Amino acid sequence: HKKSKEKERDGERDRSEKDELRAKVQELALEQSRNSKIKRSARMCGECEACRRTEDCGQCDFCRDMKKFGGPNKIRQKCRLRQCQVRARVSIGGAPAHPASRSCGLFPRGESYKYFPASVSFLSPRFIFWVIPLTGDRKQSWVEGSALPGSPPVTERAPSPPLPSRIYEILPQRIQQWQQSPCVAEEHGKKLLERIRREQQQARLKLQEMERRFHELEAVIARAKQQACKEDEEVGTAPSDDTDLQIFCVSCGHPINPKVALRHMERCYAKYESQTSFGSMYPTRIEGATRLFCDVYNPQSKTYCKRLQVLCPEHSRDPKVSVDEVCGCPLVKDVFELTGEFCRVPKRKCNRHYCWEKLRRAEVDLERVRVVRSVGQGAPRGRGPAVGDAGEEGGSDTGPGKAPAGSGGSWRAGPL
DNA sequence: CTCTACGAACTA
DNA sequence: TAGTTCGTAGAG
Repeated sequence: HKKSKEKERDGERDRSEKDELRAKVQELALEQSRNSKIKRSARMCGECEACRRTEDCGQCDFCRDMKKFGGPNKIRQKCRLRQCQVRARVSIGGAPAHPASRSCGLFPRGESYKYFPASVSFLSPRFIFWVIPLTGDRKQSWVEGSALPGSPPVTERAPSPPLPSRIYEILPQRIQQWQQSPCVAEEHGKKLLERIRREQQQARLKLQEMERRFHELEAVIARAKQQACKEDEEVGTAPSDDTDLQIFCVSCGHPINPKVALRHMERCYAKYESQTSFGSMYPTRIEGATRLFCDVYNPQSKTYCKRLQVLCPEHSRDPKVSVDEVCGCPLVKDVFELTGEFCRVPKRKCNRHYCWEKLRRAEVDLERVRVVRSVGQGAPRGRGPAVGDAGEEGGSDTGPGKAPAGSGGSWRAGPL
């Protein structure tokens, strides 16, 4: 009984051992059959996607060379999609792999350098990340892949990570480096921009100041108009009255009576000036500036007048002076110092302050134009606002220098 | 250095 | 024996 029990136990053990052995054999056979499907070789790891692939793509250059795809059979290489990714880079016994099968690891085989010339490496730091890994890897793969004389042949080496992971590995670091390195041009640009903004701010302040002066002048003129005429007041004479010099008109060149010199020259100038046009193709657009350029449109020449509005004899006439109107020019002592009094000679009779409002306004407006120009809101080019091109955007003007002889294209807005 | 072309080994 | 594909020479 005992013996039979032992026999049974032995039999069970045998059976389990046999089962185990059988399973192992089966497994081995399975693996063998699996291995027999995909053969390993110097060029095939037998495990990658390319190795498992059994059909040619029929579209790559190597396939198109094949006779079965109607090719001339000159290149005689395996379909690109079937070239092993792992072993393509490995060489045996110092013999490098087929150039068409070598890969730098960053670009697809056969498309390595021709589209990415190494010359870009020194163009800019921004491009380096394209090139450094490429060059470095290429050298590395060549050295490691080739067996040196006397050393055992290299049979295999760890494959480089595939393209996407290499880019993810390299790119963030490079981008960080790039972001950390200061850009010289950017720094210069920032400084320049700061300077320009400062200058603009100063110019804006000055423009505000000029606008204030503009309104001040208008207030003075308005106050002056309220003065009562004094008939007994001495009729003003021209400033040159007290000299023996003979006066010649700057416009016509004729000798003129000093008493009416200002009156004559103003009218003479207006006569010549109105014969000429100074225009631009564009109207003036200046923020916050009241009454600056004439800007009357001439449909014939399709231009806008670019004289100061207050000085444009072509498009505006001096207002008719009524009999009871007072001159009203603020009187000064020692040339500049205001006395607080006004000239109370009837406007029609005053020779000393002829057109004083117009010239004062022109003086202020001229200063405003200069400020506007420095702010950069449409800058008139040329000698002055009367001949320039305020607010122009790329258009051509009729140009300076068209003033008649004698007038010299001058614009009188000097101190009174 | 890349690419093309081709001899030749290998395989079915 | 035809088809496949590896390794290399040589042109550019």
